[in-house]
Amino acid sequence: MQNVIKEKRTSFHITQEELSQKLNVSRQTIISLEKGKYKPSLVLAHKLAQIFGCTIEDLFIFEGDENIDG
Amino acid sequence: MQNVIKEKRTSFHITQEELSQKLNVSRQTIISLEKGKYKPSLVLAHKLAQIFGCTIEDLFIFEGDENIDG
DNA sequence: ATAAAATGTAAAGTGAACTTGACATCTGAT
DNA sequence: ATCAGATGTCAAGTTCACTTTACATTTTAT
Repeated sequence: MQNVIKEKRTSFHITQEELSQKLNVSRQTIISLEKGKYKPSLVLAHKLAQIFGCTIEDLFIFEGDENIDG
Repeated sequence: MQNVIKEKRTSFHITQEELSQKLNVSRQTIISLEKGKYKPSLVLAHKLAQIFGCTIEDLFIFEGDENIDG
């Protein structure tokens, strides 16, 4: 799964620290997310979409067996 | 967090077992999801939205601290 | 050049998403 | 009434999302 979180964040001119505070998660969580180290929870994905004023599907790119067809 | 998975599933006239097979998860996962016992992963939420032809935000209702404002 | 801010890495711990399996109850058709 | 299919409960296990802390590197401004 890929995401465009870093692109969105920089386009909003906020730091990882600021983003982590808005989301009530650690900065490490933001770093790992942007690096694609793990997949966020549904709630975290929803909050990110709220902050960036877009849909969850705008932020994340699902691949392979993350889709129904496989 | 609430969801409308049971309503969507019954409107599509498929059983929990059939849905679980389409999603590659256990039937227990569907039961627990419909009962609101836990929050699905982002990937599972995405697959559900694909199956039902809607968005993730159509399926799930976020409340309280699951939103940015709190 | 240097200091500060921003970003990154590493590692160990916790909780919850999801699994498996066994058994109970409800519903509908015959 | 009964049998099968669908739905539900309970419990124990595994995996991974996310945390915390501490330290290293890169970027930016002066």
